[in-house]
Amino acid sequence: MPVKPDSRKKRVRREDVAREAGVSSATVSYVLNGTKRLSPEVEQRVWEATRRLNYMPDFIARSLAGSKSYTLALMTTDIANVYQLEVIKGLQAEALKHDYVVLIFDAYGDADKYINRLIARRVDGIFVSTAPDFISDELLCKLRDADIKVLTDFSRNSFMPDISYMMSDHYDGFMQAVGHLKELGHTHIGYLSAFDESCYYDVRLAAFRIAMRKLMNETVPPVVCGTWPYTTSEELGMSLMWEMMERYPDVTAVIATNDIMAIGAMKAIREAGKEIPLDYSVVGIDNIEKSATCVPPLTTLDQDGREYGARIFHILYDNIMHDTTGKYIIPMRLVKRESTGPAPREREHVISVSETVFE
Amino acid sequence: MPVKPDSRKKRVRREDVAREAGVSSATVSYVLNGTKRLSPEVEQRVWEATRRLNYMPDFIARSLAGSKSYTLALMTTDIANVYQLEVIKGLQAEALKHDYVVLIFDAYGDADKYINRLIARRVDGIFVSTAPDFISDELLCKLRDADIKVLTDFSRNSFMPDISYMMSDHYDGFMQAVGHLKELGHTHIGYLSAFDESCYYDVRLAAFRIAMRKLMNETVPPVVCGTWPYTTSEELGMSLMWEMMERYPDVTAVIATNDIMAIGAMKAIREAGKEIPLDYSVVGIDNIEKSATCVPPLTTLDQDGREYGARIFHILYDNIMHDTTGKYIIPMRLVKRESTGPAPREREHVISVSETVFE
DNA sequence: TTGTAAGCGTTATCAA
DNA sequence: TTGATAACGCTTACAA
Repeated sequence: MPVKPDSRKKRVRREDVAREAGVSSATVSYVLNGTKRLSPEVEQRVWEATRRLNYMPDFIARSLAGSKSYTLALMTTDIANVYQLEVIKGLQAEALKHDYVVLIFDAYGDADKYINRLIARRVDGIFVSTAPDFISDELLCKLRDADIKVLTDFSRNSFMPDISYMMSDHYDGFMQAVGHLKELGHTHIGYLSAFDESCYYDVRLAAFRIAMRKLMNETVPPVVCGTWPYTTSEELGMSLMWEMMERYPDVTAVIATNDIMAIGAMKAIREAGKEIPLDYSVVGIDNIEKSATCVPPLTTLDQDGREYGARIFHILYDNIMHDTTGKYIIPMRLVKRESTGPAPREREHVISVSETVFE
Repeated sequence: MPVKPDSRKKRVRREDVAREAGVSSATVSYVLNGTKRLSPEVEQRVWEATRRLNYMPDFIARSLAGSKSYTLALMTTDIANVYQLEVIKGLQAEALKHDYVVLIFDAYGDADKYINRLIARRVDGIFVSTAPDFISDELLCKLRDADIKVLTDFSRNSFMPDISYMMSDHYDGFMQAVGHLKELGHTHIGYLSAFDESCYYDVRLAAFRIAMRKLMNETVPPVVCGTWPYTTSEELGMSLMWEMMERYPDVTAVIATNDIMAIGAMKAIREAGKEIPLDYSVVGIDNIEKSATCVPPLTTLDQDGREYGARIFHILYDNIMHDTTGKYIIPMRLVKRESTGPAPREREHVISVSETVFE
């Protein structure tokens, strides 16, 4: 008999399904979770009863009995960042597919308190995308010791035992970016960094330097930096680009910390009366949506946000299921668009003239 | 004896605290939850033991035993919208203060599935900020019937029994906005709407019409609209403003669905070679951060996002604690900035000239 | 192949 | 003022 399930206050319990199907309540569990194979006939009966009663297992009870809470957490310092938002969406979507749910936190404020909350709620895994300034390594260990799988990002480069990290292959990525510019004939390539020298966890600047040394044989390439607290914005991209143009007039191509900064840099270049890619080539990182539609479309190191988010889920999921941890390298791919082009031939000339004038 | 709490795999349980304090485990519960007052001496002992063992009650067990999950959910269609993001942050922050956690969902895709997830997880309350196109009224009732407190927004104006809604006082807000423009001498005021006439749940357009009738004695004021699916963007603001300028050359002041649209409108006005507020006055809604810093600073109907988010929490919290529902009206306040000014005197003239030319 | 029953860590009811 | 003890709804040995 199809029992009306919507009579307020009464949840359908597993036992109800068992009764409806004429089996024991454990059998229902086995069938629904696929823990044991039973006779097809019984399985059929259980599934039908489940449908008829519109039964849905209670996750809270399930969590208490089992060891998993089917809950993940993500901690970041800028939810508002478009790229992060894509990552979040990707993670969410993938999690939902697997009956997981994800708690999103702004890591500002009292991180210690959040951490305790997560432990109390027995979160299964957590992805931390913040600098150690916001969530210390110690806190990460606390999480780990509470049996929560922890996954970190390039946003901190501290490698701790039994804590997973995933890292885009920035070394390879910068090799691609610098290589691309070299092929186009650029000899003076600069980097706009959101982070300064004292930021020990930034890998991008280091990767840039390595690529420049290997490919251009240059040990002290032109770099301009932001300062603590490190945040990226078009405004910062603009001001750093202005600084770059003033301090390093030879530079004909720049790579920026991310697309947002690169878009800001392009604005500054135009404000200076220069053209892209005629006078300056610009490369970003992330491949956010806007990069394909801005003018000119931005050449960038791709790391599709949604996909990255989905990857986060799978790493954490795998870590939880198999009780392991690991180090994961994610490949990057250079997407060539119209913000990069052949190095200007005349630049050398113009520069030397003005230099002469001022000397 | 201070027991090391970080010995992997072993959670501190309430019983451990009881033993440590030399009381029964129920006593611990009473003290920690303040359910009953006990002798100060005993309370003291319990608190100390709690500290020493670094005990933290398990939320999952607590949820199973009690009726609350200490979890809220929020469903929206555009997480990426800056204003929504502020609201989310405000809600989060307030929730965290009260030991609540909030699940954030993008309502795209299979809403029905999400809803079931929320029921299975026994979420205590949910704030729904989407048009009925994405989450039907029926689904809302399903939630309600599963004993989840539901709170909706102006984003749908369907009023259902035992479902709370909160609504900014748009009628009063538009009275303020139109009144302000009237005082400045504007006689032709237009509205840029993200929603069209067929969008039955939009209250802003209706509020605009009422204010225009009451204050300006105008029954068919100039309105240009977006189309389904309704989303707001600077681009839309721009194109609607262009349309407004073409179709209604008399208009000297516009109000837009929100600040983002208003900022787009200002761009269009400048592209048309006009000045703000000399030629056009512009009013937005929301008072997002950018509105204070854009050029010129935008006059707007304030509804501080963070505060709005905090309000959402308190309504839901109150509904949960006292098992009630209600209708909540949130006041709006006009923030006067430099995007509005006296109506241009010469407009009438210029227009008639061009009209003469074309006729 | 199926059913029984012992947890999981709380809250809450009722005696003591 | 305290302390047992029965739910809460599920998972999972282990027994049948």
